[in-house]
Amino acid sequence: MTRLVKGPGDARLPRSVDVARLAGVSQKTVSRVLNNEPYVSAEARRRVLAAADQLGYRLNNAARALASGRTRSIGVVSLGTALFGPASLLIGVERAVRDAGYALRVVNTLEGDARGVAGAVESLLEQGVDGIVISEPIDEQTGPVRVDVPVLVLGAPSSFAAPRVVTTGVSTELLARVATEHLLDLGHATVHHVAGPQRWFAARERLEGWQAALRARGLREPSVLRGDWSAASGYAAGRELAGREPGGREPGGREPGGREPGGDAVTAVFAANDDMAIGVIRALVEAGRRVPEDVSVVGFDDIPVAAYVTPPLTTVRQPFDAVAREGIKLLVQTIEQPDADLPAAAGQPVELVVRSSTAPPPWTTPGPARTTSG
Amino acid sequence: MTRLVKGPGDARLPRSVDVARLAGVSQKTVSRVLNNEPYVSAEARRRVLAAADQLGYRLNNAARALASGRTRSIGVVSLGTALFGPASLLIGVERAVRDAGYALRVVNTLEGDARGVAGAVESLLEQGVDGIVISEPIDEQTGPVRVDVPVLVLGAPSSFAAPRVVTTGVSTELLARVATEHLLDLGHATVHHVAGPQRWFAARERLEGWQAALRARGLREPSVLRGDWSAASGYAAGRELAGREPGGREPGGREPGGREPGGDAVTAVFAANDDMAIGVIRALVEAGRRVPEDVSVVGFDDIPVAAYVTPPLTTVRQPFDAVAREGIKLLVQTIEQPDADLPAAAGQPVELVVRSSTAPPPWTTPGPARTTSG
DNA sequence: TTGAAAGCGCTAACAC
DNA sequence: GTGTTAGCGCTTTCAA
Repeated sequence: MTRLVKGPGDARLPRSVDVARLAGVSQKTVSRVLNNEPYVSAEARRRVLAAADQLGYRLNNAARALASGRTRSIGVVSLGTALFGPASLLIGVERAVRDAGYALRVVNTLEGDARGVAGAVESLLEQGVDGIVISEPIDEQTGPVRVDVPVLVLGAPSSFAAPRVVTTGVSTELLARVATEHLLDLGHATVHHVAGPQRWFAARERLEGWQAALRARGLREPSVLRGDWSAASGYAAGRELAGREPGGREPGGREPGGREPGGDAVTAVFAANDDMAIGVIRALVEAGRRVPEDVSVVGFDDIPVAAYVTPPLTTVRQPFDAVAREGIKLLVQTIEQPDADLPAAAGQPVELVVRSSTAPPPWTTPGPARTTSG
Repeated sequence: MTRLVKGPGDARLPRSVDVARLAGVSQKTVSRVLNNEPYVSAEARRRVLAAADQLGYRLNNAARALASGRTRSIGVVSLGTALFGPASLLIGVERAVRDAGYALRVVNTLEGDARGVAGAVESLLEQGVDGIVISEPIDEQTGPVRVDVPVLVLGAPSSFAAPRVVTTGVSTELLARVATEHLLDLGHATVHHVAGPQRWFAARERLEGWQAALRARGLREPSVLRGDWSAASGYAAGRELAGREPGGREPGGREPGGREPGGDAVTAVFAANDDMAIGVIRALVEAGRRVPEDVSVVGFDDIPVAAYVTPPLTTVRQPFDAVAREGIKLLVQTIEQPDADLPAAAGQPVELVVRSSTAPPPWTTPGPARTTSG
């Protein structure tokens, strides 16, 4: 266990002058050493470091920020949710920020929060940050916010209007298209979509990717089912999908086994995240549909349990860490070289993880279930 | 979408003197208004607020911190993991900190991080915080850290040695005992445990709770299986448990159906988190064991998909939000009233969520699966 | 290579 | 109720 020991009672914490005195140099030299500035003799540097160590000196960041006008911290506006995606992104951001030599301030905006993102940004600005990260932006109407620092928006359209704004993120639209195409390639006549809340860009992009994949093959779009990322909402959607099935509780359903391509049978579902996919599967199974023999289901995110649920989930993995790292790199560059052109974001790799929740539709000869498990 | 607009070009940001000038009062009066101090006339207050608004004035936090010696921020040392527990706790902490009028600084310690918690605490202290939260402490050996601010340790033994340290958290030991007792009450002869990494207090406490429940009934402890919180490690443990089974691949296994209380049959498993429980179930099912008919499994955490996996998982829910709120309340109290005695932590409610992954053991007459789903 | 002096924008202590 | 005066502990500028 980390041992925490109390400081020297009420005695004031040492300041840089104290270090200077002990080292026999000026206060300015201490400052130079601590900031790794040039023009300090090796001897002076050594003495300063020794003195600082002996005194247990810690630089006062407030004073430094006041004098320099830079806080060396970056603020992140995050959604207050333990959802795998946002949580993973936040971890990536923290690490990237720290590696860049900055500290991290966090403000969550809970959904439905009155002041929302605008309020969060205001509060970060007041706390003092050199740059702001907006993670997983969502729609909301608020007044304009005056921002005087660079802003990084992770996973937003580049249309995000603001001064000195950079964006990164994978094209989740591409990812969604890959997921949908995987199902079409297996021979499914069409693919149903269980969407996330449309206030989220992430949800809209996935919807668009699904639409694009269908259109590219000249297929009509089945009506979209709306979820809220939760397994419960996926379950509700799954019940509705099961109702549309032959063999389901819908009156006038055809006989099981009599399905054909082009019919109304639901044989393939793309859910906008894994939690909803798991809910969908649960509902289908309860309705007597087998996954993947009767219905294939693809999720999104590759949550830690995805490979171990029944059946192991075919899903799409996002490179959260790479996205965060790339984004912070751009942001820091924009902070430290305000005059340079806004750097362009590089593309991030995409990964479809095929497990056992997808298979050819029931009217084709079933092959063995493919597994690329993790 | 939140609209971000650029500030007034290169013009210096307004300071409180500018507000004072515009409002026709002294700078100190501006300070009083902004800090909600008494002894300001309603008229002066109104004028100051109007002027501040007109100028788009934002308080400079660095200057305030330097002058007052207080930063109004709290730092949290968190594990860099998207695991449901730590992530949920962090969200609770952020919200509680903000509600208390403080800002949040976050530093993650990734497992295996050389500088670990000690380094994280150092860096927070340097950034400037009025208090520190250590979330989900883990063991590690590092030198002592000098800390001059109150510390809150969430989910640690109160033996955590430090000056002005407060702790809260549910007794997860109690929760683990409840989970184990649930299985014993169903008639299982004993309960096996898939433990988390023993560097984590959370994992050790759950282990101890399990042990306590068994001892209280005079039962011997089956050997513990060690996991790392991941579903993959749960899966490995599940395979091993399946191997211990009659009907498993262990040579000399008795006939299925010939099991009796007191035999070596594995009929009940308590996993230290839900991810591992899901992995265990997957392994058992693959080995031909039915859950819950042959083997009951209890998880821990109640992750969002727990109610929707197959079978819906019986698990234990921790009140993360209440724990965080309670802890921050104590911490803030300790910060703001340094002389008062350390306040005591109140207990938090405990909840066993019974779903369908648990049932009486196979040698009893099976009743219908109970469900208290969520 | 080093140091002295002058703030950074606010709060604290005290007068009025 | 309100204003005045000193700093808080650094970085910046400029001189040595």
